[in-house]
Amino acid sequence: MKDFYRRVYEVAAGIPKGKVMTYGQIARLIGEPRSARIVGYAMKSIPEGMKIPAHRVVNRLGEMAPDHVFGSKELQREILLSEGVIFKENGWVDMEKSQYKTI
DNA sequence: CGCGCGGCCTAGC
DNA sequence: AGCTAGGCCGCGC
Repeated sequence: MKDFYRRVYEVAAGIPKGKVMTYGQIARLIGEPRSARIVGYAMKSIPEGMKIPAHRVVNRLGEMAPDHVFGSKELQREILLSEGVIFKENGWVDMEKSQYKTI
Protein backbone atom coordinates (compact mmCIF):
# COMPACT_ATOMS: atom_id res chain seq x y z
CA MET A 1 0.00 0.00 0.00
CA LYS A 2 1.16 3.52 -0.75
CA ASP A 3 2.63 5.48 2.12
CA PHE A 4 0.25 8.28 1.28
CA TYR A 5 -2.71 6.01 1.97
CA ARG A 6 -1.19 4.75 5.20
CA ARG A 7 -0.80 8.26 6.52
CA VAL A 8 -4.33 9.16 5.48
CA TYR A 9 -5.63 6.15 7.40
CA GLU A 10 -3.57 7.04 10.45
CA VAL A 11 -5.14 10.48 10.61
CA ALA A 12 -8.64 9.27 9.83
CA ALA A 13 -8.38 6.58 12.49
CA GLY A 14 -7.78 9.30 15.05
CA ILE A 15 -11.03 11.17 14.49
CA PRO A 16 -13.02 10.88 17.72
CA LYS A 17 -16.66 9.89 17.86
CA GLY A 18 -18.90 12.91 17.47
CA LYS A 19 -16.41 14.81 15.31
CA VAL A 20 -15.58 14.99 11.60
CA MET A 21 -12.63 16.08 9.46
CA THR A 22 -12.49 17.29 5.87
CA TYR A 23 -10.58 15.79 2.95
CA GLY A 24 -8.54 18.92 2.52
CA GLN A 25 -7.77 19.12 6.20
CA ILE A 26 -6.37 15.60 6.22
CA ALA A 27 -4.41 16.31 3.05
CA ARG A 28 -2.80 19.34 4.67
CA LEU A 29 -2.08 17.45 7.88
CA ILE A 30 0.01 14.85 6.10
CA GLY A 31 1.84 17.45 4.06
CA GLU A 32 0.02 16.94 0.74
CA PRO A 33 -2.16 20.07 0.55
CA ARG A 34 -3.06 19.51 -3.10
CA SER A 35 -4.19 15.94 -2.74
CA ALA A 36 -7.62 16.34 -1.18
CA ARG A 37 -9.22 14.30 -3.96
CA ILE A 38 -6.85 11.45 -3.36
CA VAL A 39 -7.90 11.43 0.28
CA GLY A 40 -11.43 10.78 -0.95
CA TYR A 41 -10.11 7.99 -3.13
CA ALA A 42 -8.22 6.51 -0.19
CA MET A 43 -11.39 6.53 1.91
CA LYS A 44 -13.24 4.68 -0.81
CA SER A 45 -10.45 2.09 -0.98
CA ILE A 46 -10.05 1.15 2.68
CA PRO A 47 -8.82 -2.48 2.82
CA GLU A 48 -11.04 -5.14 4.40
CA GLY A 49 -10.41 -5.41 8.06
CA MET A 50 -9.07 -1.94 8.65
CA LYS A 51 -11.30 -0.13 11.10
CA ILE A 52 -11.33 3.36 9.66
CA PRO A 53 -14.28 5.67 10.39
CA ALA A 54 -14.65 6.85 6.81
CA HIS A 55 -18.09 8.25 7.57
CA ARG A 56 -16.42 10.88 9.75
CA VAL A 57 -14.73 12.44 6.73
CA VAL A 58 -16.79 15.02 4.83
CA ASN A 59 -16.06 17.86 2.46
CA ARG A 60 -15.29 21.38 3.58
CA LEU A 61 -18.99 22.33 3.65
CA GLY A 62 -19.98 19.38 5.78
CA GLU A 63 -21.87 17.59 3.01
CA MET A 64 -22.43 13.84 3.04
CA ALA A 65 -20.63 11.63 0.52
CA PRO A 66 -22.48 10.74 -2.69
CA ASP A 67 -25.26 8.16 -2.30
CA HIS A 68 -23.34 5.26 -3.80
CA VAL A 69 -20.71 5.36 -1.07
CA PHE A 70 -22.68 4.47 2.06
CA GLY A 71 -25.92 3.48 0.38
CA SER A 72 -27.50 6.87 0.93
CA LYS A 73 -26.71 10.25 2.38
CA GLU A 74 -29.41 9.64 4.98
CA LEU A 75 -27.62 6.54 6.23
CA GLN A 76 -24.35 8.38 6.74
CA ARG A 77 -26.24 11.18 8.44
CA GLU A 78 -27.93 8.72 10.81
CA ILE A 79 -24.60 7.24 11.83
CA LEU A 80 -23.04 10.63 12.49
CA LEU A 81 -26.15 11.79 14.36
CA SER A 82 -25.97 8.72 16.57
CA GLU A 83 -22.38 9.60 17.39
CA GLY A 84 -23.34 13.10 18.46
CA VAL A 85 -22.32 15.16 15.43
CA ILE A 86 -24.22 18.44 15.20
CA PHE A 87 -26.11 19.18 11.97
CA LYS A 88 -27.43 22.37 10.44
CA GLU A 89 -30.93 22.88 9.10
CA ASN A 90 -29.88 22.12 5.56
CA GLY A 91 -28.79 18.62 6.58
CA TRP A 92 -25.08 19.25 6.51
CA VAL A 93 -22.65 18.92 9.38
CA ASP A 94 -22.24 22.07 11.43
CA MET A 95 -18.51 22.43 10.86
CA GLU A 96 -18.23 25.22 13.39
CA LYS A 97 -19.31 22.87 16.13
CA SER A 98 -18.29 19.43 14.98
CA GLN A 99 -15.08 19.71 13.01
CA TYR A 100 -12.18 17.99 14.75
CA LYS A 101 -9.42 20.56 14.84
CA THR A 102 -5.87 19.49 15.61
CA ILE A 103 -3.68 22.41 16.59
C1' DC B 1 1.31 5.72 -22.95
C1' DG B 2 -2.65 8.96 -22.84
C1' DC B 3 -7.14 10.13 -21.17
C1' DG B 4 -11.24 10.47 -18.44
C1' DC B 5 -13.00 10.27 -13.99
C1' DG B 6 -13.46 11.26 -9.14
C1' DG B 7 -16.28 11.06 -1.32
C1' DC B 8 -12.02 17.89 -3.52
C1' DC B 9 -10.57 22.86 -3.05
C1' DT B 10 -10.12 27.84 -3.83
C1' DA B 11 -11.44 32.07 -5.93
C1' DG B 12 -14.84 34.84 -7.83
C1' DC B 13 -18.92 36.32 -8.94
C1' DA C 1 -27.07 29.62 -1.20
C1' DG C 2 -25.73 28.51 -6.15
C1' DC C 3 -22.83 28.58 -10.29
C1' DT C 4 -18.64 28.56 -13.14
C1' DA C 5 -13.35 27.83 -14.04
C1' DG C 6 -9.21 26.09 -12.89
C1' DG C 7 -6.08 23.17 -10.57
C1' DC C 8 -4.95 18.86 -8.32
C1' DC C 9 -3.24 13.66 -8.80
C1' DG C 10 -3.97 8.39 -8.32
C1' DC C 11 -6.38 4.85 -10.74
C1' DG C 12 -8.28 2.07 -14.41
C1' DC C 13 -8.79 1.32 -19.11
